Amino acid sequence: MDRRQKKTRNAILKAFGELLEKRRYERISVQDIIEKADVGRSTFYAHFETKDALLKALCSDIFDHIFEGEACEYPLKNEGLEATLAHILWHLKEHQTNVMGLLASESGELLMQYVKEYLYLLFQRRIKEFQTQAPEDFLLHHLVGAFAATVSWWVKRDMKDEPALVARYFVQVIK
Amino acid sequence: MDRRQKKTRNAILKAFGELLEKRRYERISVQDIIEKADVGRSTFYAHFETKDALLKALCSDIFDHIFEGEACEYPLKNEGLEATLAHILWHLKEHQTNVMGLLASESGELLMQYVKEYLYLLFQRRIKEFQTQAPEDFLLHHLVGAFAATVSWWVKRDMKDEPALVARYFVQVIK
DNA sequence: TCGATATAGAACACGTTGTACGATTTTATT
DNA sequence: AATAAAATCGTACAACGTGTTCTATATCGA
Repeated sequence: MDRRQKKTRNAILKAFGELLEKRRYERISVQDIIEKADVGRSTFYAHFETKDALLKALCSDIFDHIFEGEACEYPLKNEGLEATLAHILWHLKEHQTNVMGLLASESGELLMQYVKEYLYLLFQRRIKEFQTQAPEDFLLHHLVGAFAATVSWWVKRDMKDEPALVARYFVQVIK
Repeated sequence: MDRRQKKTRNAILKAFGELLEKRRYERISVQDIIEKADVGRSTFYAHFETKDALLKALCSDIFDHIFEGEACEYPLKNEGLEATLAHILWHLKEHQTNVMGLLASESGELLMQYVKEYLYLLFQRRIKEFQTQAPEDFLLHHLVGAFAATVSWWVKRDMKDEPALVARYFVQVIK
């Protein structure tokens, strides 16, 4: 890929991320983005069809990386749930600069929707570990909603609790 | 209150509700609303300062009524959690025409945020009933997130399950 | 009936989105 | 170094959305 393309793309994503930490998504204009990224208007639209597409790209950039280990690699497949969740929290904390500001901001709920999509995949692969009389379908939604709430709670506390401890809280409550 | 005011206010809320079932909030313009409500532009702004204020008013109109019984009245105060939650689900189903379309639509997540605000109040008053080693604060967020997920799941299934059964599923999983 | 008030409707200023296009700069290749 | 291809710039533009202001008209409550 052309050097210029990478540079432009990164400049846009970086500017957008920084703006998202301060304002919520709906209140950020393309004008704001291109000014901060120092990029021409037509250049922006050459890279991203719409503002929504840009948001999607940003989320993929961040969360694909964070969740790929848990969702794909074999070595972790046999790990316990608590350890897996702790891992995810640890990854989130590792990218604190990118993630915490975003999830704690007014745009947080919007980004959390993307996080949930990954959580569905994650819990779906482990759903068999739970025994309950409720339908599997119900359980899956329950777990995703509850863990998303856990992440929100943790982020609101500036991620100051240890990932392992937070994961333990979660497992304790659902058992 | 003036007859005209009531009529206009109701026409706007009704039109807005119907539009929300078909499009998501961001894609509904004031123009769309006043055309459907058959109301002048300046009249709209005489009633609602902004589109966001209209959304808030709609949510209050619907959810205040649904949650008031659980949140305020004394007789229910001593009821069990499962029964209380079943009551809420039953109320939601009673207003199916208003609620289900909205929560199932693309705007669902937005409205669910308002629902969560009520859920925080509700669970806060009952938080003592739970025993766990996790912090109370954590537990509260967990319960709200999980029950919101329960409602979403139920709405997606067209509320076809009995409220009492859904409430039991929830209580079973969190115990 | 009559004064007060709600509404209709149009015009307006302003910001945002997404497109179009020619001029300019940078890149990869020879 | 020369060249063709491609990315970028920047401006202009049309279409749309928001919220305000104003006047004339219709409706209300007393």
